[in-house]
Amino acid sequence: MTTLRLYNTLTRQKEDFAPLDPDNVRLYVCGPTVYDYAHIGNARPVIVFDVLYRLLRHVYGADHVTYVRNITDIDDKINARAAEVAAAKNVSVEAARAEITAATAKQYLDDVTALGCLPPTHTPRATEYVKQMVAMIGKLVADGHAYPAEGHVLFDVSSKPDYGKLARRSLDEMLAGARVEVAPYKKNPMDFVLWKPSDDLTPGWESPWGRGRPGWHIECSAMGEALLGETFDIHGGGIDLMFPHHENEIAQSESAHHDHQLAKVWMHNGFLQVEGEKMSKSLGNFVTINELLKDWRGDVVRFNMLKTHYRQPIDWTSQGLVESFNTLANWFRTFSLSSEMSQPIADSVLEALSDDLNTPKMIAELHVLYRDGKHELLASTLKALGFSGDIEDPKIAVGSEGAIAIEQQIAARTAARKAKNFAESDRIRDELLAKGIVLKDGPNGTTWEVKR
RNA sequence: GGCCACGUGGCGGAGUGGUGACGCAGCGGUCUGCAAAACCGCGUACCCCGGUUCAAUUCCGGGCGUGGCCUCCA
Repeated sequence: MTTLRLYNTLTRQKEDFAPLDPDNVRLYVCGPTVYDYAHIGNARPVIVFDVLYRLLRHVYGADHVTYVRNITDIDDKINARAAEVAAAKNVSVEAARAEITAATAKQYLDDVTALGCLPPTHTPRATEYVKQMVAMIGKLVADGHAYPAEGHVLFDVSSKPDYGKLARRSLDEMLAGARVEVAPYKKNPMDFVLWKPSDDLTPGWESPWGRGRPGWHIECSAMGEALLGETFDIHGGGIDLMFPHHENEIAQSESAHHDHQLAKVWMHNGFLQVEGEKMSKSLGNFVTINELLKDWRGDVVRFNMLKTHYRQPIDWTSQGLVESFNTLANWFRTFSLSSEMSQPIADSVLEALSDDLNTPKMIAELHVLYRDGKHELLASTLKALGFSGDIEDPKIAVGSEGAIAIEQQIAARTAARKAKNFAESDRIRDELLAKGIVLKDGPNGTTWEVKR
C-alpha cells in the first residue's frame, strides 16, 4: 500500500501518515461562512483537500474515508446582512438569515461542484448543531475551562497549559503583539468567546446563559466531535485560520475531551494573491469563483490551482489561466475523458501526490505521460483527479448550428486549396479567424477550435 | 513592535551535498502552397556575504528582499 507523507503544522515537518483506523480515515476541513459569493481564495482549500480526499479514497478505499466540510451559517457578518434584509422586506431576522444562508450555500456548492470537487461525506451547518455546542460549552464551564461573564461565556486560556502549541506562540508573545482592546469582563486578554448574548434584532438560541449565539470557534469543535469523534486523522484549512481559529478549536475540544488530541495531522494551505497583489475589494481585484467560471471551465481553474504546491503562496494571474487552458486544450484534442472509464492513477502521479500532495511534480508527470504517448493512462488519471475533460470556452459556445456552418466553410476552403485557389482559401481562413475560430491542418484533414 | 514562512533561468515551478525536472515563451529544424497546429532539437539557473566540506543552489550563521499571522479573513 502506498504510504502518504504529509506536512503536519503541529510538528512542522513531513510525517508518514498512519490512520487511526484504516477502515475509517477521518478528515475535517473548515468550510465557508455563507454571506456572499465565495472567492478564488476560498476555492484553494476546497480544491486542495478534494485532491487529498480523492487520494485517501484511492489508497484506503472509497468507502473508508469520511470527509466533513462544514458550512458556517451563524456569524455576525451574516447577521448584519440579515438585519438589512429583515428591515427591507419586513420579515424576521431569523427568516432573513435562513434565506441568505440557504441561497449562498447553494451557490457555493454549485461553484465548488463545477470545480470538480466531490461532495464531502457530510456538509453540516452550524445551525443544526447548536445543541451540541451548548452541551460542549456547559461541559467546559463545569470543568473550570470556561466561565460566564456578562451574558457571555469565555474560554479560560490559562486552564490549557499548552495553549499556543499549534501557532507555536506563548501567551506572553501573544500579549506582546496584541493590538486590540480587551473586553473588561475577560480574566485573561487572550480568553475567547464561546457564547455571546443576542438582542431582539439578532438571531439567537436559548441556553443556560440566556438567549444568544455561539462563537465561531466552538462551531467546528462541536461539528467535528459529532461527526468524526473526539480524535480524528486530519484537520485542514487556510493558513490564516491557524491562529486563532484552529488554536482555539484545539483548546476547546481537547479540554472537553480529557486532553485527547483533536487531530493527528494539521494541514494548512497557503494564501493567494491576484496579479501580484493581495486580493481585496478596495483594490478591485476581488475574483469570485462564480465570475471566473463565466470565463473558464472548472477544469482550467482546477488545473491552474494545482500548478502551485498547496503550502506555497500562489499568484493568480490571467497568464497562468491561459497557460493552463492551452495545456489542457492540447491534451483534450488528442484524447477525451469518458465517464465510464476505469480510473487507475499513473504510478508516477501517485508517487508525487503521496509526497505531501506535490501537485507541481504531479503535473510534470502528466506532461511526461503525454509526451510518451500514454494517453489512455493520462486520461484515466485526469479523470480520477477530478477533471471532466470539458474546457470549451463558456463565453463562445458555438452550438451545433455554428459548428455546421464552420464545417461548411472548412469544406469550401479545402475545395479551394485542391483547386490551388489559395487567395480564396486564405480568405476563408481569415474570415473564420476574425470570428475567433482557429483552423488546424493535420494529416487527417482540418480541425478547428475556439481561439483563446 | 512580536512571531513565522519563502527567495531557482524571460515566466510558472520541482528537486538535489558532486552528471541542469517539467511546462510556457524564445531560437533552429521537419511538415505545409503559405501560416497555424503537430513533431524533433536547443537552455551550465539556483538573492548577497561569510562558514563547514575534497565539493553547496542544496547544510550552518548573518544580511537584504517578498509574503503571511498577531483583528473578521481560505
